[in-house]
Amino acid sequence: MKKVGEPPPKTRLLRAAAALLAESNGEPVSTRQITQAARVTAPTLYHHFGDKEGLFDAVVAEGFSEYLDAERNLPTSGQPVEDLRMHWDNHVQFGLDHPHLYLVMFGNIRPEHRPSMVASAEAFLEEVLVRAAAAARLVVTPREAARSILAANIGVTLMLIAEPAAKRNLELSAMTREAVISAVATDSEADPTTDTEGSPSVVVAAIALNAALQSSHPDQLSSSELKLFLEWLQRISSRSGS
Amino acid sequence: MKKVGEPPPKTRLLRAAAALLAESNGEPVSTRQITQAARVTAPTLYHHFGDKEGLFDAVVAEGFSEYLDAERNLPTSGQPVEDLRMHWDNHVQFGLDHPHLYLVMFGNIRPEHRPSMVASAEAFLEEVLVRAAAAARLVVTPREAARSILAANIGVTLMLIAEPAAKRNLELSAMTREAVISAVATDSEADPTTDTEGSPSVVVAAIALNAALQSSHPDQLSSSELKLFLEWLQRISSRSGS
DNA sequence: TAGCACCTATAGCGGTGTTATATGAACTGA
DNA sequence: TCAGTTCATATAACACCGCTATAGGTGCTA
Repeated sequence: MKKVGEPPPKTRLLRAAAALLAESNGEPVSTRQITQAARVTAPTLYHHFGDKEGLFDAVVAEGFSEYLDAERNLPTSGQPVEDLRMHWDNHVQFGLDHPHLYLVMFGNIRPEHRPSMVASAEAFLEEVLVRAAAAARLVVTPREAARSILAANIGVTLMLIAEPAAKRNLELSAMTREAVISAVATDSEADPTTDTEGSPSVVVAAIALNAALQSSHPDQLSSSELKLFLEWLQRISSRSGS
Repeated sequence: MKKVGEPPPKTRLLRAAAALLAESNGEPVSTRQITQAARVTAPTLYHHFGDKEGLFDAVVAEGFSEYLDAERNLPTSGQPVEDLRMHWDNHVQFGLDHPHLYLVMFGNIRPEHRPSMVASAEAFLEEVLVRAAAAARLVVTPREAARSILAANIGVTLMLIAEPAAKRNLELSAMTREAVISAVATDSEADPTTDTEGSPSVVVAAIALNAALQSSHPDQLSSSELKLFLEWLQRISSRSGS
């Protein structure tokens, strides 16, 4: 007869591994510790996960999806740049809450091995940035912006994890956050290319581009292409309403 | 009789460990491999380094002093902010040259354990920034600036190491570098929205227009025209050409 | 020569990741 | 009902790992 409240060995292994990894301060955790804590013998571990590394990967993947869920469930403020700040802070907080997990997730990324999850974190951030771009707040490609922001976010979080919890200065995070955000997006007001509302002014942006093209001609377009391009730009710019 | 050109066992151990760590792609290296490669038996390792970790720490410390020496020997351009860029690039390059060493040095920093060396890297960067402050280019404390720059620098380098060498996009580095530097220092000549080359705000305007067009499609252009227009816009935005 | 640090080697201990093999449980089809 | 199959777990052992108690050179000083 089996207790009904008892999770199956597979999840018991996962939880035991996660708990032991979180407790033992970065020192290696043996499979024997894990199987003993899960009240299971060695072969069941290898039956379910194939490998010690397989088990650890599963733990990391679980932590990662926890992180992504948390990110996705953050409320949206309606102001894309403000959302960006929130996601940055959430990332840092996650790292400080699960330092060992975070070190494995972002500090140990070996080529060809782990970056698939990092890529999904990048992709999510890119979504947020696409919304910012739609509000004409972006100054570079959303993809480039996402990579840059994520890189800085990881660096800051690693640095904060590295120093003793008592002495942690979160201003490092805020400062770097503003630095990298302001280089990537123009904050709400004082921007000539945006309307008062969220709906950006295509006309203003077109005019700005038109003006910029007068002084420097890009060589990505042939002269004939450029001619037609400018004509269309002119047409867009001459539109009256918003 | 002993060969004279032969280094003593201690340095043989150090070199063998460094070489094996660099070769074997992040997978653990056993003491037996090391001692065999150094043509030495186990106890001499423990006599000289006390511990496997002691040996690895010595390797890391050596790599670290190599890094710091390289940083210190960089020429100074006389322009503090330009020096800052040079040190940033040198940091990234070091990470790409010694990826595994770098991962141990900056990706695995466990509290209470390794940050003494990170602290010295931070201190050196602070020196550079003090010179910038003396030139009245700084906007925040040199210490805060150093921490912020170093954090972003580490994050970018880790991210570049993580992706396959072929696909590495160094623009991520340049972009983040300018972001964090411009938030910390006022630069006389350079502008964060411009490349190292010369392509000015055309790109910015193109990206803004691109973003604006995502939410509202103008009716002055037919759908086929719009398609081509967007394609060109994309080409201009990607600034690869010049 | 004796004595004395220093450095290195022999041989082995306990622990680790892993697996060949076997046992049990649950479900299937006849 | 029961043989057959599949899945899940256990027993016991292997080869390797980090590490060390002990002992043996080696070169120096006296």
